[in-house]
Amino acid sequence: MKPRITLKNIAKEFGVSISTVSKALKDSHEISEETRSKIKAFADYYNYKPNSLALQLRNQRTSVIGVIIPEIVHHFFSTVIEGIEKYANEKGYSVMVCISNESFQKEVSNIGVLTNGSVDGLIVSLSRETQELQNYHHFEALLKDDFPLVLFDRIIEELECDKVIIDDVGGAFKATNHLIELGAKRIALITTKDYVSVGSLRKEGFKKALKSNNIEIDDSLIFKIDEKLNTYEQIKKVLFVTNPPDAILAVNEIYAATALKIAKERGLNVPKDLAIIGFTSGLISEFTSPSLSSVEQHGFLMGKQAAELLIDRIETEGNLEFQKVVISPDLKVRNSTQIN
Amino acid sequence: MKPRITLKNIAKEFGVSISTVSKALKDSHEISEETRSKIKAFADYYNYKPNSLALQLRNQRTSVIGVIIPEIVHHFFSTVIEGIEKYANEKGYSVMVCISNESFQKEVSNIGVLTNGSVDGLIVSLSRETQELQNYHHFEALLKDDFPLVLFDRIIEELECDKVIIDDVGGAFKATNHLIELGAKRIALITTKDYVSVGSLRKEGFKKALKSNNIEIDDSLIFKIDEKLNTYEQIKKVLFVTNPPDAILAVNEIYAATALKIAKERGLNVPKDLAIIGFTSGLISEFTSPSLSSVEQHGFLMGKQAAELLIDRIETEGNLEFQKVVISPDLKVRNSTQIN
DNA sequence: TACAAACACGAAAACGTTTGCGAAAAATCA
DNA sequence: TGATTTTTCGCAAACGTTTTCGTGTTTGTA
Repeated sequence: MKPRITLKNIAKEFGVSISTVSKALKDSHEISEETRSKIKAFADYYNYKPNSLALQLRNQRTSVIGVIIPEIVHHFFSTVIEGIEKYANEKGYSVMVCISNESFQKEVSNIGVLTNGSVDGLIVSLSRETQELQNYHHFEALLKDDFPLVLFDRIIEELECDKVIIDDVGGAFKATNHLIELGAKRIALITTKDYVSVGSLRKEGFKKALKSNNIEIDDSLIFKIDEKLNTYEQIKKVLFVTNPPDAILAVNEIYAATALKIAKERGLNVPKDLAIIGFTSGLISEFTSPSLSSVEQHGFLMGKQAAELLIDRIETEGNLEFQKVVISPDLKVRNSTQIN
Repeated sequence: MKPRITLKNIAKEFGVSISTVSKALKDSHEISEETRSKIKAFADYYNYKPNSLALQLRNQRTSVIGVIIPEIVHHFFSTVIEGIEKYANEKGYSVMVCISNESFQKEVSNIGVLTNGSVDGLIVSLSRETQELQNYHHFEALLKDDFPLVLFDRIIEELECDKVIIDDVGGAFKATNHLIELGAKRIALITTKDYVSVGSLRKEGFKKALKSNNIEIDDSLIFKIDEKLNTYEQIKKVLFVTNPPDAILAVNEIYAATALKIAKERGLNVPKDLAIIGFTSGLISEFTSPSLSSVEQHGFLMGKQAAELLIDRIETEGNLEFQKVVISPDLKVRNSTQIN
């Protein structure tokens, strides 16, 4: 790569000092009109652009925000990134993305890389392993130095920082109520292991809805999928039983779509024999048949909010109170819960 | 945010010079064992990490690679990023992601931001608008300065730089042949406007397969979807005609899934009345019923290859020849083209 | 003519790091 | 003891930029 042109180069060219060039390019009145135009023409011709590293070092700010997510090939997370990127860009920031790949180690090392001065702040959603281990030292160290940090979706409740989450309890509550209104009596829940925060919150909303409708909670209808094992086989057990459920709430799109697939293989009519509703994060729900009803998660908004919180914190000196933004999910009713 | 600890701080603490501290932390033999351990203990305690901006400025390299993609909420592109990120990380690089949002202007400004010294090289897939306008000045300017650049998927054939693409012609050829082997006589192609390079390449493969099977090409069976209009309505015209096709090749997953949906609405039996095959980029194909056969695109591999080419170029001094890596797609036969 | 004001520019510090080289102090040798 | 080597450390430059302050020259005014 050819070396980029610098102020020094230009200065030498005209036999003036570096400061003169710098001022000329900024249209300072200190520099004569003549010198100014000469220098600007030259700089323009050689396409001079100030080296951003030098600027960042001098200004002690990078205008970059770091994002660490568990996966990127994931409709929800990529939508969040889109929201972050859009808002950040409008505010003059760039986005640096790292992927923890659900690994604690990778998350720690990502944080290490990003907080060496290359970003002004961090937006993070926890890796599954971190949630499992409940080891949050790397975040605590950050907060000790008042490093700007926003957690989203998979958060740490106890940590004192900005957070943005979905009202998972409310979403599951709405969805479950919807199933009950349809006449469901035996509703199965397909969820994750308890350490996944969103999973346990949605379970909470599910139970809450049952209680408020005076339906007894049957623990044998709650299935916790182990992501390390085969999803399909585990979900099969939900339906291939003697007394199968008449409705299913699944905590994500894949579980819902898989349940639908298995139901059809079993010859069940959805939604007549079995109503299904999931939490959407992708496009699958629209294209299955019947299309799947779901709780919409507003990932874009979530990203935007996270970026907004972070940039506010970066740009505000003095101490801001920590905020927790809660986004209300909406029910998108499609054919898997619609009888007509 | 609390100011981070620097060499200067440590130096002052012990009344030594900055260079002594720097050398001590690097275990230089120039510094006495005693001073070394004192300084290292102190630095360790205060969690000293060298400011990466300063290092980047001094070393004239950032170990960051920039990526510009048209969208991120897109299974294929996010998969490519995953591939890039993984390989880059192994090589000690971080990834900065910008989204052009299919806009020429945004692409240009993204390049402007990233090439101010914040990245060592760039991996780009063109925005739709750029392809439409065929304005490549921003890339030409980069190459004039030998700036490391890798184009992938949506590339500029004439540009002298590294490229990695899928064998789109071959993929469409395979898929079309597959349909013909199934007995299809009237195969419709649902593709994009011609300026989208992958669309026209896949069209080429489609035609090639027809020719090699002595099937006449019927232009009325080639449908070019305008992304700015309603996709569903446009695809409807493929099937709601007097003499409908008996097979469809769609150049992406959404088109294929939409065609399947419409076919079922029309009461057609897929695959008996109508066979459908698409190009996969997501999970939809697996969950439709019948599941959709498709051409698999190997996005992860593509990303890895792109990162490999770029990093080779960054790290090799002297001139390397430009490479064009072509990835062969595979046919994944599912139920939409399987009669049994 | 003398003095002030306006103008045009340069020097230097600062951001945080690395590193070659010089130099003082300590240790070794004759 | 005097000379030489080794140990231990500091100086300064370099990366590229911005900005404050200083300085020399020119112009204007009394």
